[in-house]
Amino acid sequence: MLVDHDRTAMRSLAKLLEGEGYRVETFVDPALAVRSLRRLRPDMAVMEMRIPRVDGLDLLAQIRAQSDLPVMVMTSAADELEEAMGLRMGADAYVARPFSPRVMVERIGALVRRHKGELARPGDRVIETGPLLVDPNRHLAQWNGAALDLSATEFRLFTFLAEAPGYIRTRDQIMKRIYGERICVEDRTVDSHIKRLRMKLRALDAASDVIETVYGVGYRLNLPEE
Amino acid sequence: MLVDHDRTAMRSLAKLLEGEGYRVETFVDPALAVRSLRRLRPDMAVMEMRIPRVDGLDLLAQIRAQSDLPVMVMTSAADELEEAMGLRMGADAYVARPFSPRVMVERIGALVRRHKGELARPGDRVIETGPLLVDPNRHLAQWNGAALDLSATEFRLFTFLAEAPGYIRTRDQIMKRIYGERICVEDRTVDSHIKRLRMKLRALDAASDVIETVYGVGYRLNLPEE
DNA sequence: TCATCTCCGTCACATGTCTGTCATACTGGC
DNA sequence: GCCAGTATGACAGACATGTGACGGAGATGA
Repeated sequence: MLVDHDRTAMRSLAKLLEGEGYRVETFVDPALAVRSLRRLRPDMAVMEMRIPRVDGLDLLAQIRAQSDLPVMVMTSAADELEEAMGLRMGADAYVARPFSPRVMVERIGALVRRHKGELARPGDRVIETGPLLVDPNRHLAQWNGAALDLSATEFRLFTFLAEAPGYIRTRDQIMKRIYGERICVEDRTVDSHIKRLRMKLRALDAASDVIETVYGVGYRLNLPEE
Repeated sequence: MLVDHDRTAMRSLAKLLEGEGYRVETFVDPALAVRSLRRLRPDMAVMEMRIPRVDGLDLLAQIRAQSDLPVMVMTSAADELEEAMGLRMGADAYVARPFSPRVMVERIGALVRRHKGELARPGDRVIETGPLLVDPNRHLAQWNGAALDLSATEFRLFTFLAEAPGYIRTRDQIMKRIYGERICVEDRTVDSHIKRLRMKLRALDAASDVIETVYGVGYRLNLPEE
């Protein structure tokens, strides 16, 4: 997640990061960025301090309130950097302009890796997007507030799909996730679990296309349009 | 595989990598490098942008046409880096000189590891150029914001063309990309898929010349002038 | 220990989609 | 005008997926 009021600069940084394989969402409005946190579930945030000071601090505080997302703060001059750090705003990294793209990308990569490493198990994260709620710690899955009664395997499958709504998961990826590297079942087994998941979803809700089949590729969880 | 017209610089980088345990082949001539791809089957390629610009782009396009080899592009100055990335050449990483040897080795290692781990997926790079959006991770293809409903094969073909708009892809290259080295279909099959792609594109948009036929050579995806 | 239950992987069948090929018509180059 | 290359529509076989059923494995509880 990028937040900067200078669209041009932000766009070029976004391009840079996308070239590195990151998915980037850009925001000019800090308030909108905060509201989008839940939906997007970014791996980290990079924010520019030039956005009106109060908003900048506010944004950081709000991000911190909602998650332990790594935050990098960019400032437009070295002296501002000192100031920002002096404020102990609680960011994880500070960078002063001008910065070299290479250094920037590297530091971002380091932050994300470190954070993901600390997460250890990706499944421990609570997923809360749109009508969806998945909490692996409590083995709790909800759709539109109604609980889904899932078996262990179904839950893992559902979690895996829910982690990245809109993104395709192939049968191979699903099996690797459920059974680990040593897979000892056929890929058609996945179909069976998908069937049971769909059945349980259907019992709750009319929307039957929550889990979409992408012919010849795999499955994908779709959230309703907002 | 290293491609650079500066023998001295290349030799020193090669030494560095060899010291890390890599096997390195160096090339001054991009054309020769391309021809050697099959024989050498490298794990990745590092190319210098200072080689005559057109050759550089061509080299990258040709490498991409033959394989999903990770490619790192080096540039001699930071501003060239911006330019190279702006071109969205389709490389997997960009590095500006001067770079620290340690960083270089690290990034190369990361690229190779990532690629080996994810050979299954043809590529997770998001392509976003003009009216075009292709995201293999989501099996999502859009033209002017409208979604294209493509089958698996069509999607692969479209992605291949979209990776290098304006560049010609021969039937052979297309088939290699779609079916891998073991091709078991006639080249006329490509025509069929092109036909279906065009049909679906036509259904969205009047511009029917998006996929252009280059008589006697192959196909090319054209983006509208900006 | 035993009965019971849930869960899970597999199978067979039905259904629908995709895809390679062919024959035919068309087009560009010479 | 001729030829090679290309576009197109049709088609059948291959293939992927949905679905209901079944039996074994393992858990649970008495």
